[in-house]
Amino acid sequence: MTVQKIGKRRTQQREAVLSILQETVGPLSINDIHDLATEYCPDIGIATVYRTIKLLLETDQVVQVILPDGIGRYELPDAAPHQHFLCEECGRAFDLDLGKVSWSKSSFKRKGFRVEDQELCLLGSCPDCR
Amino acid sequence: MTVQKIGKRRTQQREAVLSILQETVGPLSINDIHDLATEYCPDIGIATVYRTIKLLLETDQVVQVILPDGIGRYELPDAAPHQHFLCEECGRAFDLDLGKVSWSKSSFKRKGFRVEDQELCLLGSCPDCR
DNA sequence: CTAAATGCAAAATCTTTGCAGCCTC
DNA sequence: GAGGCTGCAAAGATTTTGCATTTAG
Repeated sequence: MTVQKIGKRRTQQREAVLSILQETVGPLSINDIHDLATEYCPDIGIATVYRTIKLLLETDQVVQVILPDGIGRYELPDAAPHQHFLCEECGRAFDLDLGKVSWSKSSFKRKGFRVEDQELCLLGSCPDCR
Repeated sequence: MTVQKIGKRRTQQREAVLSILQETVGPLSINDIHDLATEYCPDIGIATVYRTIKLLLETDQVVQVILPDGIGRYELPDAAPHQHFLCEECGRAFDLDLGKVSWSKSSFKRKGFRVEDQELCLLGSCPDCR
């Protein structure tokens, strides 16, 4: 595992947040991270989670994902572009790799939009909720 | 124009919100709606906008859209499924019709996800910002 | 007139910030 | 030790709610 640099000091709280992000597949909300971190650091405060995530975002060690439920979630940057699945029943988010997503470029490109990125999210029920 | 039913009474404020949604192409935030509504009803309060939108959502007269910037926006229900474009410079959202969006179903369907909907948002610069 | 709807301000959330004490280095 | 980091609590920001007043029907 790569030695991560978070801020200037290595603390239990930051180790916990980073471990959780590394061990989990799929994006996690601040509350998810805080709940999980509590098992490593029982007294970790939510403010520390916010601060740690902000720090990780600023140093590009974490990526923010906002899915159609409006909840901000965080995951490690992934080399491959990917998509997400949001379970409308339990609210959990999953990473997907759908390969190339294609659509008809013709209908709007001429109107002067410059596309730099795209986000695709599928919604429905996850395996556990079916 | 169809006669809309909002709650039990037809008020200037509700007429204003509905007119704005009808006259605008693309989804609008609560603040957008409030700012625009002020021109019809100078004293309309933001709480009334929240309440009116909530009422319209509950009666399926309006649809909520949350794009990757996390801001909730509202638009009239559209018969045709469509996508959105979010300008990363000015923050405005636009409706798009990209026709059929396709991706490789094979990679996750067998794992037990049931897909009921999908949201595609393109990001970049709008014609005004280029 | 009656009661639904509004505006205001207070309450409820969620996120950020200030600060005294703790803990890395 | 010095100063970065933390937890707590206060401050902001956003959305919802309670209530007296206004207003549609």
